[in-house]
Amino acid sequence: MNNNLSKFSLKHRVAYEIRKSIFDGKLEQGEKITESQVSQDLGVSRTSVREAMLLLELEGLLISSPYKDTRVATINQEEVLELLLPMRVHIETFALKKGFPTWGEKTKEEFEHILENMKKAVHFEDLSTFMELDIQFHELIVTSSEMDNVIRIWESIVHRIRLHFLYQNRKSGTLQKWLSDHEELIHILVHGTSVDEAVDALGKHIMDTNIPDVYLLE
Amino acid sequence: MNNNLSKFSLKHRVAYEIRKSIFDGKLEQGEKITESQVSQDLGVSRTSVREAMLLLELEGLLISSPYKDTRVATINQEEVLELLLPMRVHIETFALKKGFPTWGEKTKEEFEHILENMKKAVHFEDLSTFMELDIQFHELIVTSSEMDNVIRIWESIVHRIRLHFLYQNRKSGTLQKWLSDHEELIHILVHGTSVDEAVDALGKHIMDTNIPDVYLLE
DNA sequence: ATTTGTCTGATTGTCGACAATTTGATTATT
DNA sequence: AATAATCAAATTGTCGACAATCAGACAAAT
Repeated sequence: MNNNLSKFSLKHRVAYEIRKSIFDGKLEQGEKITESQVSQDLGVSRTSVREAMLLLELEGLLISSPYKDTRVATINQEEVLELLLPMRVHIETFALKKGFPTWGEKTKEEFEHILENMKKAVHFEDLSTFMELDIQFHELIVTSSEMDNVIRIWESIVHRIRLHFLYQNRKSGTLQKWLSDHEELIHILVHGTSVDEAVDALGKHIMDTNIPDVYLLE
Repeated sequence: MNNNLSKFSLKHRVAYEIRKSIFDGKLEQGEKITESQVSQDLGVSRTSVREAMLLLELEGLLISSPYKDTRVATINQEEVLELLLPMRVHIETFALKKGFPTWGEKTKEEFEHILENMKKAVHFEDLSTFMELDIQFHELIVTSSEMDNVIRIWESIVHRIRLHFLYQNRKSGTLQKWLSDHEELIHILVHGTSVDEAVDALGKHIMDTNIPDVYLLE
C-alpha cells in the first residue's frame, strides 16, 4: 500500500488503493469485490476496508447490495454527458471564480509543476500517471477556492467521470493532444488576468476532453 | 428510534435520527456531537453510529476533525445560493426530463397524496412535517428517473440546502405561501403534458422557495 | 514570566469476533 | 418430475474492546 499518504487515515488510503485498482484496470466493470479479500490483500482490518468501500460507493465507483455483494459500477454515458459533466463544469468554474483572484506565485508554480510532470508522463507514454496529474490539476483549481464543501462535492462526481473517460480512451492514445490542451489552459490560468476568460477556457476544456468524438457527430 | 425504517440498515436509520435532531433544532450549528453519546442515546454500537456520521459528513451536515471532534456544519450562504441551488436545479430537471414521460397513474397519485399531507401539515402549522413532505416530493421527482446515481448525488447536496432554508425561515411562518407554491407546481406536473413546461416550473420553484427575499434586493 | 515537558481525560481510529442475510445446492415431499 | 423445505457457504451487518491522537491542565526548567 502507498505509504506516502500516511497523513491520511487508513480508510482514505484503502479507498485510494481500490480506486487505483479500478483505474488501472485490475478491477473490471461489474466485477465483484469483497471486504475480506481487500482486507487480506492490504493487511488491514475489514472495518477500515468497509469504511473505504462506503466512500467509494458514495463516489459512484462501487455498488453494494446488502448482505449480497459489492461490485464495480458500470457507467452510463447519458448520465455522465448530460448530468455529471455539466455539474463538474459548474463546480470548477465556481471554484475558479472564487480562487483565481487570490492566487499567488506559489499557486502558479504548482500549476507549472504539474505541467512539467505531465510532459514527462507523455514522454514515457504513461497514461496512468497522466490521468493522476490531470486529477491533481483540477483538484488544485477546486481547493484554491478554499471552500471545504466544494472539494467534497467535486470528489463525489469526478471519479465517475474519470471512469467514463478511461473506458472511452482505452485504445486511442492521443496523449500528445491532451498535453497541448492542458498546456494552453494552464497558460491562460497562470498568465491571464481576466477571470471570465479563465472560466470560459476551463469550461470548454472540461467538455472537450471528456466528450467522445462520436457523440459530437449526432 | 424510528422503527418504520427497519428495511434500511442500521447506519441509515441512525443517520436519519441525527439528521432529524439537526433539522428539529436539537443540535445547533457548530455543536459538538460524539459517537459514543449517540451510540448510548440510540442503544446501538459505535460502529453503526460511526458509519452514519460518515454518511452525514459526506452530505455536508457534519464536519469531523480527526482524533478531535465532530460538529454540526455551519452553512455558507454564498455556497448554497451560487453553487448548491443551481446544481440542485440541474439534477432535478435532468431527473424530470427522464422520468416525466414514464409516469403512470400511480406516480401521479403519489404526488397528490403528498399534497394532501402538506395541507394537513399546514393546518396544524407543523413546519417540521411540512419540510419532510417537501423532501419526499422532490425525492419522488428524482427517483422517478430510475437512475440510481442521480438520487445519490441529489442526497449529497440537498440536506445542506435544507439546512440553509431552515435557518433562513426559523421565524417567518409563511407556510400558506409554500403550500400554494407546491399546489401550483404539482398541478403542472400531474396534469400538464409538456415536459419543457414542467422543467421550467420546477426550476423556478426551487430557486424561488430557497432564495431569501433580502438577497433579491441586491 | 515564559517556555517546555508530562500527564490525563476525551474522542476518534482500528481491530477481530460473532450475528444476520442471501444464494444456491441438497434433500425431502407430493 | 416438480415443488417445497433444509442446509451450507459466502458475504455483509453489528458489536465491544483496545490503540492512537489531540487538547488542555499542571508541573518543571530556564
